[in-house]
Amino acid sequence: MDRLDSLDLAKTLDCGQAFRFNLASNGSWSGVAGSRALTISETTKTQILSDSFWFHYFDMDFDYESACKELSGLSPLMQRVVTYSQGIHILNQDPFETLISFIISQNNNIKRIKKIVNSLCQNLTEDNSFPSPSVLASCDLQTLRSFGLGFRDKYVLDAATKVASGLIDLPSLFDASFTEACDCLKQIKGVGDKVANCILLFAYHRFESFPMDVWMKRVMAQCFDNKKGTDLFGPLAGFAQQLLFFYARNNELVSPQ
DNA sequence: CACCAGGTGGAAC
DNA sequence: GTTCCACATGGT
Repeated sequence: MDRLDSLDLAKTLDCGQAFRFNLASNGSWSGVAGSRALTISETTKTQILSDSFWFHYFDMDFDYESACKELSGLSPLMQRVVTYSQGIHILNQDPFETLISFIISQNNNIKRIKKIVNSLCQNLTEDNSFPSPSVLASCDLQTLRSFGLGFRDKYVLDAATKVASGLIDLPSLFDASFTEACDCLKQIKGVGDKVANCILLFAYHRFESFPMDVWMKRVMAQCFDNKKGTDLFGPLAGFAQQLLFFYARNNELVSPQ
């Protein structure tokens, strides 16, 4: 079975885990990951994914077919969710970019998150890549505020300063336990439980993560009797979360409040 | 005009 | 320990 079949670009790049990809009129997706620009479509993805960087970025190593099979067997609802969301892969994004992006995500909507992240990249780098920790750390609050960050300006500055100074060592978190990594990230102002879980899921591939935003709180309350994600879905919790998030946002699975 | 958005920090119980 | 609220900004 060809694992390329398990990847749906549109769902994966537009399900709210990455903020730098946009759909072109010809159906291809263009964006930047770290400092690498990419244009990819369903017809060119085979060739693109032969490159080891993009192969890893799109998480082609993971057995999504088995994961989907397992989750869809749990309940009729999960079967519908898997069918609807099938093709989503959890990306392996750059940790610093993911950290800053999800700090920006708090009390915000996806459209505006994308706008702000792109504003940072366009204004702070020459090649539209994601700003380095030191570049961001050297910005003053007024400059950051001008990019549309709002009250999150001080959080972004705190994150960039702690990473640039070495106080927070992002690569070392690949080897840390989940709770260790979580606690480390939460030293940063603006990083709470939800944002830490997003970073660990979308940059560190930690499937123990189960980010609880407003949508997931509705889903868990209305469909799963407020049980815990890890109890329901075990080692596939993070993946299940993303399938549910995508389904909930695009259907009338749950009602507000 | 209100209300919401992939929440969090900080103060007040 | 928990509960409450301000926080910038743009979209609906």
